[in-house]
Amino acid sequence: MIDGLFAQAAHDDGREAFRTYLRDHNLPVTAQRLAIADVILGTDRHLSVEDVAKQLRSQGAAAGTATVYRTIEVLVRSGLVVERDFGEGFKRYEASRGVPHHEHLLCTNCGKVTEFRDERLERMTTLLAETHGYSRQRHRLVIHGLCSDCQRGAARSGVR
Amino acid sequence: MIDGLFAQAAHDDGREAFRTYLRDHNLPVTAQRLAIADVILGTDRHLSVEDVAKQLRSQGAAAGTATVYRTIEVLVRSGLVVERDFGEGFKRYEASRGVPHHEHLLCTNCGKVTEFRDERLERMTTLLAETHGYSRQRHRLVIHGLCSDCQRGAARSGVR
DNA sequence: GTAATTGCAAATTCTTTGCACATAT
DNA sequence: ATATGTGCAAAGAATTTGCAATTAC
Repeated sequence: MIDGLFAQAAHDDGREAFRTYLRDHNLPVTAQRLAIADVILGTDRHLSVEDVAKQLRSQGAAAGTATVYRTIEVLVRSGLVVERDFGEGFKRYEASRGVPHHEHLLCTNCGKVTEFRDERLERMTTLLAETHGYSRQRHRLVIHGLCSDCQRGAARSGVR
Repeated sequence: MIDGLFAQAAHDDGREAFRTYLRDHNLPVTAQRLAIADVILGTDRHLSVEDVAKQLRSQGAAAGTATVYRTIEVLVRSGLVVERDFGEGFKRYEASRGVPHHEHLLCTNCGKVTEFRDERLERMTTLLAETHGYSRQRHRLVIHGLCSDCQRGAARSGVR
């Protein structure tokens, strides 16, 4: 991950930021919305909707699937959460933590996700786009490979 | 695209290569398989399953959806076709034409796809993976932006 | 009180699968 | 002949939507 401490700090006001966002947009602050925001903003992992629902259940704060989807939509619109698609057939959601754009490494064995940032890459993609007549808006890079644990042979199935 | 002429040449033996692949694997050569292969191997576009089906219909050579999916699976296994996921909610398929790994530019307005190759990027991703303890297997880069046509304002909806 | 949210179930979209019938070798 | 493919329709998985009951403000 990029900055664990920052992530923690972001969590604590993440909830506040979301309350503020909801008020500013005249959207009701409901228990479900806060619980869902807590789950996503409180981790630096990249959660699927299923992951979020599971987490909620284990906290005794379950919310209907539709509500999870709808709340995530609000969180993404608020800018507090970013949607990711690693080509797994479903989306993942990540707290943005005010952290700027970054890339992802995805372990093909255990599914672990590691983030990193690289300025050169930013510049390069802008340049590459221009070279081909495009004006760059954003880019997505995912490097697939084996994480250090999985290289050591032990094919455990881990958490993302 | 990377090499239009090469793409054309690849098309003509693409069909032959697929026949050979089928024979070598004791798989029946059917009219549907050849028609589907023709559609995908005969273009340098990145087709969705829907695109393939539509194209078949317009040729009066329609095949059932299941057959399209199953044939594409064979084409991918044969190495003649590569599966792509640009995060649109469905997959696209591209003739591999013997062309090595390359990146994609995707126009966010008209959906046009442009390919390009960049050696530095290859090396960079390997290095970046290593830096974070991963052994790189492959990577996916998609740059989203506006193609030259769409930058000129005319928001036509084009073909991929 | 009233407008917005919630949750359930039905609907959608992409893809896969089961099975009777058709076809390649 | 016989194994394999084909097409249809049903099944699945992720996500969206309609609507009556519920809750925030």
